[in-house]
Amino acid sequence: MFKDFTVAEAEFMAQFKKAHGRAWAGEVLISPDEPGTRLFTLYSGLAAKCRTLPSGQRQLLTVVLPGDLVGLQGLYTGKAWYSVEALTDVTFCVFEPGRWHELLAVPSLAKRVSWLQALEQRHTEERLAAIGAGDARHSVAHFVLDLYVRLRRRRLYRENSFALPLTQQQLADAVGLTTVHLHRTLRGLRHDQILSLENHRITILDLEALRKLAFVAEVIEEERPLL
Amino acid sequence: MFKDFTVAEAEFMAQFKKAHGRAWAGEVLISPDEPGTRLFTLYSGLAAKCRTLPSGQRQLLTVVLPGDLVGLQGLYTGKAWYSVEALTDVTFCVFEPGRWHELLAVPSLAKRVSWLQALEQRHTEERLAAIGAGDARHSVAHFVLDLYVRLRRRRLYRENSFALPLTQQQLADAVGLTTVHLHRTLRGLRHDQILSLENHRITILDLEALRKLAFVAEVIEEERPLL
DNA sequence: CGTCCCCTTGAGCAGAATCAAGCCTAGTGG
DNA sequence: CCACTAGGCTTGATTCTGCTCAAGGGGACG
Repeated sequence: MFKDFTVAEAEFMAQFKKAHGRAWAGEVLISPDEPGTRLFTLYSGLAAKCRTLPSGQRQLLTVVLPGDLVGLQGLYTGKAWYSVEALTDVTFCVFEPGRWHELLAVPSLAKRVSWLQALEQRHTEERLAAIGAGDARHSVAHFVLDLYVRLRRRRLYRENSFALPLTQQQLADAVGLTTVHLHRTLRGLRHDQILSLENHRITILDLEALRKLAFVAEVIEEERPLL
Repeated sequence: MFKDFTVAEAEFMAQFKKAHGRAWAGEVLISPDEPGTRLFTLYSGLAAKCRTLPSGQRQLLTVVLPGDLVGLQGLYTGKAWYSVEALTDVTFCVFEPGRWHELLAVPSLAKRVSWLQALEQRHTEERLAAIGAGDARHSVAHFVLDLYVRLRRRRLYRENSFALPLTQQQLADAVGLTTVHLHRTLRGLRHDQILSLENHRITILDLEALRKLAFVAEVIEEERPLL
């Protein structure tokens, strides 16, 4: 993952890094309540980025995968409006927020950051389109395919199957459905031999059909910079 | 808008700027078809950033306001996956994409860019939550309030009323409804004395009620950097 | 004056939410 | 080791939100 860093970049990143973190499944890593600004990159494990509305409703914004940078918005706005919690046991690399401006002063790193942000932006907009313009099947299909593609980029999948450490409640929050209807949608997808979910493991039965359903033209995860 | 630029920054921006653009209402500024990478900041007028799905469905991602930077994602991925079209007559400031790395080499400008991106990300995530977790009323309320707050930041509103140069079709695409149901939702909001839409002009009748409905904790548009 | 596009309204239907109950598994304590 | 419990999954019945189809009205423009 570091292989495309130059020596100077690697050197800077090494000293920018503050500590190595570790947390158990279920632990909250970032919360809108506590004002502390945290900035880190996930190393291993999965985390969920959620927005909780005053009504108690939750919307899962994204599943954070290894290599993703988390906490940047909080750094600029001073306060997070979302929460991040570990879905599995996780390890992560904590940065020093106070020295952020130093990092941006290194042009090649600044480019990486901006690039990363552009990719994240695109990702969120795709989700928005999937949820806003499609029905339940589309939304679920898009969620699964997106995760599959992102995991594949990181070589974290096994054939056409991958672990999805979410309860159906959390999954429902991600796609904007109730658990009941989500379950029925999944049953439908299973029945049509498109994908199945068992024991917190997704198996893609028909990738082509899934692609069509999810209308993700090509969820291209071309490059991914930064540690 | 330039007032917070230092002399050096202003100087750089001046030569980074390539041309002054102008387009009529309805013109397409960026399209996923034509490969040309464009980068510009809107000066005046309004534009819509849309994602068109293979099915023909459209999702309006955001309404681009003066001061917003457009085309950054296309710069990194080489190809836009969205389209941007002028809602009114617009003027904009075109940049030279080839010299983007030079801009990022100026630390203070790099910070502005990253900051701007972080704000945009937040904005999109709020929309996602509003559409995913809420019903039609919530989604509409959020859209209107969000626009109101953003316009106010730029001093582009008049009391509790502002122009909304969208057809009901486009508005429906923005909030993820059909025109028919959007219309009924608007009628409901009108009936409850919350907001009204007439002649492409939104009037907010009860800001407090709207706030509650939209559950936008505080759509804080604190600072906005960059030209 | 006619046409086109957009807004408006109604009737009927379908997808998704709610309510409610039973089941299965893992964890707990006797 | 086994009953007990709790949380999550599964399913059915019912309700309602939002979609589809369809038709009429009004303003802008040729």
